[in-house]
Amino acid sequence: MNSSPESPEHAGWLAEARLLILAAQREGSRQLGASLREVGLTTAQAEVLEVLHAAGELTLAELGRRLVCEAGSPSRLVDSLVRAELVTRTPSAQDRRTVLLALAPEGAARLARLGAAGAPLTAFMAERLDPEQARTLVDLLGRLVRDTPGGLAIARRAADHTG
Amino acid sequence: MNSSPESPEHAGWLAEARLLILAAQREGSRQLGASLREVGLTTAQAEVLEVLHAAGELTLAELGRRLVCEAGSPSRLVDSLVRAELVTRTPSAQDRRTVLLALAPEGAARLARLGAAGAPLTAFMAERLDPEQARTLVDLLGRLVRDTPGGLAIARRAADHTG
DNA sequence: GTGTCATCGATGTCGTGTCACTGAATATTC
DNA sequence: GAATATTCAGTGACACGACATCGATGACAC
Repeated sequence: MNSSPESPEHAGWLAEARLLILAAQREGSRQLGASLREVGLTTAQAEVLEVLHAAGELTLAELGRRLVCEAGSPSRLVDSLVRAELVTRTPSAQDRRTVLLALAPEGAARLARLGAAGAPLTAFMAERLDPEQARTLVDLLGRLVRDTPGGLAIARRAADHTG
Repeated sequence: MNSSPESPEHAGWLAEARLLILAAQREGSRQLGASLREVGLTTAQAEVLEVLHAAGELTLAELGRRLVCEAGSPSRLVDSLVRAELVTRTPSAQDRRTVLLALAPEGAARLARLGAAGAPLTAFMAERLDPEQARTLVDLLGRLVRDTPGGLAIARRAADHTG
């Protein structure tokens, strides 16, 4: 199946990489979560607002395919944003199975404060990785998640910006 | 505060790195979780068993300082393992605030099956990262989490093996 | 058209993960 | 040694995150 000889060192580094990925995700989530708490949002909620801002109107399933934070359909996550009046949810006329999600005015206003909330984490990362290291990290992680749900979600979001 | 000029490209790569770290963590967790389900364990439970195997007897707080998966004191996580009779929990005589945790015989037996459960994810990663890339990734992520709770946890676990 | 299948959004369930807090036990300071 | 501070394990509360399932709706083959 796999061509490589699978040296013990290779497996060991991969195992350590798995732990480090977990540690990095937790640390980033804690830091960003602390900043977002002052804005009244969770990291998952912030991701939804960012995606809706970049992509415009989306069905729930299309939103789900752009979210890294959740695999299934993010009904309950969106619920919390609709309840907070940051997102509007209207039934679609074309396909009565679907609902159309869009940023509410208050959601757009809240979004403006997200950039500032992300600054401390970006500064923290910038102290530890210079631009070339950041680019290398993006390349390596991109290989790791290519053609996985999360990797595809990031690709779709990139297409939202360029397209 | 920070010396770097903080170019927009740098910030952009760091933001993408954050998303990729999240995607990689989720994908790894899903794959490993699927394998572990057949063993009757969750990823967090497996991490506890591995730490207890490497470190021997630990108090709850010492265990928590070696876990990447949880920041606080993992009382409830350990509860599930004690209920499954994979871990023993006995009050300490020296310090009556603490409890001493150790692998139960069944926990050691279950641990033997964890290596096989991790193989599919390791193979998946090995297809995407060669040894040098894996080492580079470990180095970059190590910089990112140095002196954070998760990074310190990984360092303590490494010391358990060498010491 | 009709039967079959796929997709949609919602929901139930379970296991975390984080924070805040509690009461007990121990360290520390003076 | 007494007052204070710290550490420990546990718990309540809340929001995920993953999986399974459901009923409704649409797509498709024939």
